[in-house]
Amino acid sequence: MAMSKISLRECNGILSISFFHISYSSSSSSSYSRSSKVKGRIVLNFEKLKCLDDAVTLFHQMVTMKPLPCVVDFSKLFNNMIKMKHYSAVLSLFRQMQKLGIPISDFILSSMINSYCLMHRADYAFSVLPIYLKNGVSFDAVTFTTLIRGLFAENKVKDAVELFKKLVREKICDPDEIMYATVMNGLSKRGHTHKTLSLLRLMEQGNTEPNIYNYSIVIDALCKDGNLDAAINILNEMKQKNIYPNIVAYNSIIDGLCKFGQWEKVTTLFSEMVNLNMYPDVCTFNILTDGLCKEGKVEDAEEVMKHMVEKGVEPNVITYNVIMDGYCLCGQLDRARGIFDILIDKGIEPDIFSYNILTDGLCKEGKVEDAEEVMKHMVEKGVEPNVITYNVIMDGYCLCGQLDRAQRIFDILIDKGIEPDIFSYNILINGYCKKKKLTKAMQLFREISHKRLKPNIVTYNTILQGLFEVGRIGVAKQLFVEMVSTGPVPNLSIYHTLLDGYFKYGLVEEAMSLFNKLETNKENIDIESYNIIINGLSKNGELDKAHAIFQKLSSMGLLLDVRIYTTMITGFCLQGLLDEAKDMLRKMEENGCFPNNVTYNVIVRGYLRCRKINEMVTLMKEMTGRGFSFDATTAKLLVKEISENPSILDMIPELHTEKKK
DNA sequence: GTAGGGTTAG
Repeated sequence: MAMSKISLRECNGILSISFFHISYSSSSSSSYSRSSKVKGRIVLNFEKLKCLDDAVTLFHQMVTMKPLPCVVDFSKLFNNMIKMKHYSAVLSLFRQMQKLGIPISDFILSSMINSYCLMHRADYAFSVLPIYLKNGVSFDAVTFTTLIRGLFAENKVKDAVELFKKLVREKICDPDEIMYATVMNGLSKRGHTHKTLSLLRLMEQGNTEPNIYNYSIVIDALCKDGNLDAAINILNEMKQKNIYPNIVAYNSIIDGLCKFGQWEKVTTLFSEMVNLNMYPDVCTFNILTDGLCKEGKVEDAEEVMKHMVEKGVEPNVITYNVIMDGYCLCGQLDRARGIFDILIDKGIEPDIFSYNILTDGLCKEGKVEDAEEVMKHMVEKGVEPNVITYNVIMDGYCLCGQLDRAQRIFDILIDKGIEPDIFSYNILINGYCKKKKLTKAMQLFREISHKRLKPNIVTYNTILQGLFEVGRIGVAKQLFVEMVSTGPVPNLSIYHTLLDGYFKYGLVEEAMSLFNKLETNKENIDIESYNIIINGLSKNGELDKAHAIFQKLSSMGLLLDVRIYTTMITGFCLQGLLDEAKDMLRKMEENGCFPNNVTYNVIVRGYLRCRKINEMVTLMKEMTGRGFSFDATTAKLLVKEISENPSILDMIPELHTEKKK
């Protein structure tokens, strides 16, 4: 190898690597290639390292070389190992380097911090800081940005922000755009959009001009909140400052517009992008595809996929997953499987999402055993099921009432050493509640706090519903008190559960006293709350009160929906007030609210119970004319009434013809 | 024109 061909400019790094390569490759039988020819000279290509063994072997070769490779080569090696996720190996090699007295650099040290952080050990990452001091390496923005990111990754938001503030306050290091972006991203991803925006404004006032990243983070946060106008305003603000938004900013906004159903604006943004010579990428198309799938337009989504291929943008695993999920959502399991097969045909590796989507689709259709087959298959393919996989299957078994199997899945999850999350508990607790096994449900509920988890609103709501279902009202009340003092802030669904529960057991006064408390703050209450109240009062013989409340709703500016009309109609039917019920049916339609299947079935049952068969037949014709039909409850009641009074049959000619057919 | 920290999709 002609060493002299390497110019002096390329000293140090390349020189030593080339030198190293020559001595190494001649003595190595390794099958992988670590070198490539660039402009006639051989340079080492660290990216060709395939596995941990390769990296470790290389390291040991490097440390025995004379002269030693320069610190840049060690740095490259370590960062390639980090890319391969061998964090602890990096740390161990670093320690060997220290023992051997090989010089280190700021680059090497920040990679050590990064390794600890990526292992979710930010606490250990801080122990690297004294090594800087000992070696006379000064701290820089990278040092702390890496630490801040590590803290966020462990959800230690306060610590991260505190560190950032300390750096600024004590002038330990000047934050740059990247450090700001890291803090902003950490905050925005945890819902602190306002603080994220404040940091952007702080940058604008201070010495650090925000760049495209800082703006993009804010835009994305606003979009995730559905604040699309604000996001578009920021986009325009950027343009005015001659900071040109890139595809990422546009993708964020398009995603927001799709998720919040503003499809016309999607088109506008799309053409705006193309006019700026910014062409939609795979991410843009995936956003569109997902938006369409979530609206149930899976075939349109497939068209988008065709379109992107025509435009030279290759669909990736996310594209296929989105479409699979789309088909699962509308119950077209066969098509979802078809997409999975195409994915395999195309040579794209399915990932954990692909398998979880299929598993979930199967479970939702009650095919839990097939879902278990998928789980076996993924293990064979080297994709380890995660907590979501297990949760989906547990939920599947709960949904079809096979609680023992659900419990078995939970036990396997624990055996595998996978940490159950709050969803796992909620699913299983819900399963036990539905089977009215409240003792076991409560036992699981208590277990949550021992697992470094916290019961959330859903947990409380599930347990409360379960307790009311079996009539353990005292325990339910206790649990609510406990929730108010130590749990999440009760929301409307919790109050709905309480109100519904009280009415169910005739505790009208308690329900009304809670309702009156809620009503003092109108934000606490919605149409569904009134629905529960009207239903509860009607069922407890207080139809007049129910009707009075119903009548004041419109004047309160609430838009009455089909459910609340149906509840009121049910109340009338319960008291045999069929004329009032029928009047209400007409009135709702006049008000632009059309009765549905439930509404008609309720009135039909009302007539049937009062043996007003002629009226019932008239209504039946109306409902069938509108494409509605009897539901199971009505059919059952009809059969019962006929068996008691066969002459009914003669009054319903339609049933005769049905019978003859 | 050597190496470390930041933004979008399931």
